[in-house]
Amino acid sequence: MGRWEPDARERLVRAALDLFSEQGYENTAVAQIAERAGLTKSTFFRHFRDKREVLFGGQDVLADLMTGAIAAAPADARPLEVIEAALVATAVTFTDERRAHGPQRLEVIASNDELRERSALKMVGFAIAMTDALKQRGVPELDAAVAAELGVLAFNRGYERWLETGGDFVEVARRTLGEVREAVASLEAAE
Amino acid sequence: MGRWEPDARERLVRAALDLFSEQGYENTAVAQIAERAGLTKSTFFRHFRDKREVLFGGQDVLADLMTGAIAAAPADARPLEVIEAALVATAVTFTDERRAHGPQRLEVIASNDELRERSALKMVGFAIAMTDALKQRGVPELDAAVAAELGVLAFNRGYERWLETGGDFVEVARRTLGEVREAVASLEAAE
DNA sequence: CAAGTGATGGGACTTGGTCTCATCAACCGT
DNA sequence: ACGGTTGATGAGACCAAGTCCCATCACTTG
Repeated sequence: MGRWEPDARERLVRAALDLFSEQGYENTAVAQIAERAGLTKSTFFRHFRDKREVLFGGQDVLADLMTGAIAAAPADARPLEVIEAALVATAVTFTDERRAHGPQRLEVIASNDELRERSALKMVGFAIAMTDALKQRGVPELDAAVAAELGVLAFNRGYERWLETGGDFVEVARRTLGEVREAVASLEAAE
Repeated sequence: MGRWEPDARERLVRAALDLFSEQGYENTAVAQIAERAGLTKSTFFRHFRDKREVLFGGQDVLADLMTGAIAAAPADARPLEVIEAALVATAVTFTDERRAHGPQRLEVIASNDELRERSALKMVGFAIAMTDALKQRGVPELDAAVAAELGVLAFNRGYERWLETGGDFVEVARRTLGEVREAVASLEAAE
């Protein structure tokens, strides 16, 4: 096995995902992941900040897509319409290939506290990114924070639903955010 | 220094907080914290699950207070009124002593990713706890999730404000949640 | 063909975290 | 007063995560 096999990063992700599924996250050593990928521990840490991150690659791209869409939204769009644009903008990353590993990945994350921790931080990162991007548009601080938080909620639920049902993520995200908005309205509706 | 000095746990917290402030979280070894507290590494890990947890003790109590208050709220209370009761119920833990270390603690947490990660997970824990407690009351799943998320947002902002201004946490929490509700309303208001 | 570049291998090292066993103070019943 | 029990601690071995530094090798470029 030569040194220059391509796609080292993807091989590491696959090996990690499979090993985590087979024997659990804690029972899998980084050296073992690297070995299955035909690499070494050193190389693993060159590609990923830490053991957790192998399951969260590409999330920075998502935040960039969100903030980009928020900045690019029409000037007269209301906050939750801007949020919708942000969610829609992430759709390009929701490929069939991603959907294939999705459930396995979610299951692994759910099974371990360290991973749920990292996941939670990623979501907070999304919320902060969207809040800042909304503030940039002149949306009041608290309004921005509330809208961003609702957006993250819709994003998560939309993602799970998309994994279950498939189809176009744009549709799923729009529908999910719509339901969140309805829920918000029902909270403040009279008895 | 005898074995039975009291308050081992509190001494560890203090030592950790001070050392983290003095030299940073990453540059402080658990052994060093234990040493300053007149204890050993073994004892540290007997009191705290891991190095991070020394800054998050007592958060389980908060979740219990929240869920208890939600379960005990009047049957005809609307979701966000129930959430208000949950936040108010946590006020008993917001003592002067807690307020004294608060800013130092927040600063340390903000300075390190591992700690922000743990903090994020705690907040998710609150959200899940409140969501479940609301569902228990018959609140629809999504409504419960939205209300809980808004509750966590208000809780965080209220906590920060309470650290700045002091006073009764009950007042601060009520006011902050009220502002969040106004922000929600303004999001759906016509242009 | 020689020099350079970039990804990899390898191994030493620190530290978080687990585990096991010994120790010792306080308590309790007789 | 005495011996046994309990519970918190100390001590040290041990494993894995993560860092660092340097050697190595494939591929590229002049």
